[in-house]
Amino acid sequence: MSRWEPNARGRLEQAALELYAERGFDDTTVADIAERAGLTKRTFFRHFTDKREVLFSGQTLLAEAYAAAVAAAPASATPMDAVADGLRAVAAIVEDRGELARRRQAIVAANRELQERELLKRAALAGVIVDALRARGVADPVASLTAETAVAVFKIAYAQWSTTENTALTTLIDQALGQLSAATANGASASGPAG
Amino acid sequence: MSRWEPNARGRLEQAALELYAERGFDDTTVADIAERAGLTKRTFFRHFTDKREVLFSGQTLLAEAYAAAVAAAPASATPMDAVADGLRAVAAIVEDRGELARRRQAIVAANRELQERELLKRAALAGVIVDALRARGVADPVASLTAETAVAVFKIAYAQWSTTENTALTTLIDQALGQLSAATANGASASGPAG
DNA sequence: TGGTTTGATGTCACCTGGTGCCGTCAACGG
DNA sequence: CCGTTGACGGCACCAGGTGACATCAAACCA
Repeated sequence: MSRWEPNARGRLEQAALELYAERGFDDTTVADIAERAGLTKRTFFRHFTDKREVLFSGQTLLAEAYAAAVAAAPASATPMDAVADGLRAVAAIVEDRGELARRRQAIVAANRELQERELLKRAALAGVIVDALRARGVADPVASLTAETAVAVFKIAYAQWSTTENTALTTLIDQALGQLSAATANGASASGPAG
Repeated sequence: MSRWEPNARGRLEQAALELYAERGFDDTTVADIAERAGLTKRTFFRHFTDKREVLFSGQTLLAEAYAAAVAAAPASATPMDAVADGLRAVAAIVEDRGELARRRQAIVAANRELQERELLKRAALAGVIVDALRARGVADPVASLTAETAVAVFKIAYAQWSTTENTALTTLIDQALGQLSAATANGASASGPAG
């Protein structure tokens, strides 16, 4: 018999998710989480760098899936097309874990520090996308610009999906992409002020 | 004669900027900052909500300038054009405070927590832009999308400006806008995957 | 078989960010 | 002349986060 129950990390994630939902992020201490998981505060910090990170461990997975999809896009695809493929790949994963994603989202939406961390994760995702685009031969600043835009599209589609029902995330992403194209195609001349 | 030296807040900002630059953010305690400013830790936290915020008090100003510029754009301007005007307005302010902006930027670039806070400020700016666009009658999700894109453009142009010399921020912004237009106009069809 | 090493956890002490509460005292206002 | 206000100091306290050392099952090895 093992000296400790298995999957300590998973138990911590589970306990944190429950407690953040029950009492809110601020009113939950790390000691609380560890206790519910049958562990100690010190062990919590061996698995997660801080109290927020426990909610964001899945992000790495998304970033990898994204990069893989961008890399797999045909050579003929424009940067924006390749990035759109990545968005669809990530959307598929998120929709798979639908319920979990929504619970997580509700917790994050209720707390400013968590939103801050989410932004950092989003920026990291943008960084991964930039790398994937560069690997396709896309130069800066187009690579950065495309990556940032893609992340923005995802954010907006995801926000819609989180708060509404019955619409697939992939559909919302495609809609947002279309609207982005329309918004930028005829406006934003680079020649000078609008007025 | 006054009981205390004037401009406590400004002295704290100055002391923090110096110390963060000298020793780094992590190796500077709030007590250190307060001491250099001739104040106490408790007073620091009366002026700033946390140790990071002391570097970001100017952001409010930028957001206001941005909103004003968007509101002042002619009715005939597209959302993207209006937002581009806002970008130019903000760029002008940043370039005015050029040296300070660069010092601040170097400190932020060296620390992850500060980058996180910067992202939050950027998101807040996006929120202000969305409001300004809605006030112009732009509906969601085009408003959100345009705002996020504008912020992304600013981020990229600002990053270029921070690390290079001799190119005006406004010029870089105009270039980025042009490239964005090119990147989105012909790619990113909303009809389905690229491959 | 028996000894050794490894790795995940516990325990403890400690620092610092951040807050609540109360005290102090110049300036201000009537 | 007196009460109020506002900006600051001082103090105690909690919680996040870290370093150092102890523990002990399991895995590995002679």
